Amino acid sequence: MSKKETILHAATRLFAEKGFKETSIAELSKTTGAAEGTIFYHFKNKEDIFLSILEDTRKRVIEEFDRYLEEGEFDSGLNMIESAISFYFYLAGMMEEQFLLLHRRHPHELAEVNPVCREHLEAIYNCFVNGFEQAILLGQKDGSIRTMSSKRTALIIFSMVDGLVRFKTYNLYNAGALHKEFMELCRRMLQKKQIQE
Amino acid sequence: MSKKETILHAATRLFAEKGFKETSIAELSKTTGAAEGTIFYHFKNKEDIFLSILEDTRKRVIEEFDRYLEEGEFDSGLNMIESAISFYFYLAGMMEEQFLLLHRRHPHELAEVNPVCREHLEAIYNCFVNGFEQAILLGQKDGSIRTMSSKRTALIIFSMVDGLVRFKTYNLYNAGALHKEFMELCRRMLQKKQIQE
DNA sequence: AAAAACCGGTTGAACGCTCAGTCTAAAAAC
DNA sequence: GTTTTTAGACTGAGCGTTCAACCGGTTTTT
Repeated sequence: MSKKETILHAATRLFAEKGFKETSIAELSKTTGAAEGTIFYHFKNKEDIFLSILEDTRKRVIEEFDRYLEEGEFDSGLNMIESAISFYFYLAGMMEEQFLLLHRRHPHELAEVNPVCREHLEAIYNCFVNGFEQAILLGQKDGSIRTMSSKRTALIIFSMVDGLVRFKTYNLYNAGALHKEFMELCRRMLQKKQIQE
Repeated sequence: MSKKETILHAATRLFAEKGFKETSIAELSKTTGAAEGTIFYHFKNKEDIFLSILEDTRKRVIEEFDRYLEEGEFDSGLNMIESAISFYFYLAGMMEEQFLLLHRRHPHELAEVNPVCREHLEAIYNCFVNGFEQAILLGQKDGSIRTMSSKRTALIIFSMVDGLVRFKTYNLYNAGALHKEFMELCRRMLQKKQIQE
């Protein structure tokens, strides 16, 4: 692994766990073994490191999502959105540090003044929201999902799923054990044919 | 309003909008008109200001929630949880700055090392989660809500509702218009008698 | 009644420290 | 021989916190 990559990896972890402002270049230098000068040789400033991380995250998320779409076999739209939700949970576990970073306020605040940052964030979020929407549209076509605004429902689903992941990272409660129930509740609110009890 | 209250109000806004670390005492001094020394006369340090805000927030949330419970009339558990969710949205609007603050990572990180902070946070969250759970239990008794783990469902509902509020504050999408659909989806996933379509 | 002591609140300059970023000259890696 | 990396000294700004002094009003002493 090149020195630049080493710096990027360590920065991802530090920014995710401690925050952007709370991580100093001196600390980044110490944990990577790279001199401070080396860091500024590869990146023009601290913010540039952050944007590079975001760019990598974006690439990785889209890459993983595309692979998921290729590999997956879905027998209905409802089935597809369920697996899309599961995939989100899976990815949040696989890319824990990056998701931690995305759940911080800093990227969203930066996005308000930095178009590059904004573009990365939107690309990442759109990836999931569009994925959810496609599944809903498919489900409405094949009759597994009831009729409603696909766009708005996709947004709500996304906010729900993301809310649960966030809930888990803040771990005030043990939210890890809620996955199964959560999926069941999602199914109920989406499906057309309802089980009469 | 006393100088101490002025400081507390301004700090709430600044900590919420800019973050704890990103807000300097100098800025707090300038916006309140209080000298820096005055701030440290009333609070022993910066963290003490933060904890005071959290204490006030806790009191206010519990006070408002109690009033809501007293004033409300609910004809079923399902009806009660719907109004509890609405109440959460209402309060998030009324106490926008405090909710913004609670949605930051800082209070949760502080809670991990500071028991006082932790206690405030838990009291605030328990207030809502317990409220949701009571409604679910009532609904299961009166037959409006289907049988499932009341505790876990309450947690999921909370993470969902909170996720939507958070989504709104980050405003990547226009999440304000999702309230109606969100309520409809919640009803569907909770209710016992289902509409056959 | 005048003077002195006392009080909570307030002031802003000053202190010690950390930080992002710069710079240099030399060494190592390719 | 060009690119990358090193160690560290340095700058200038910003930070939280401290502190002696000050203010206006009340109480105590003379």
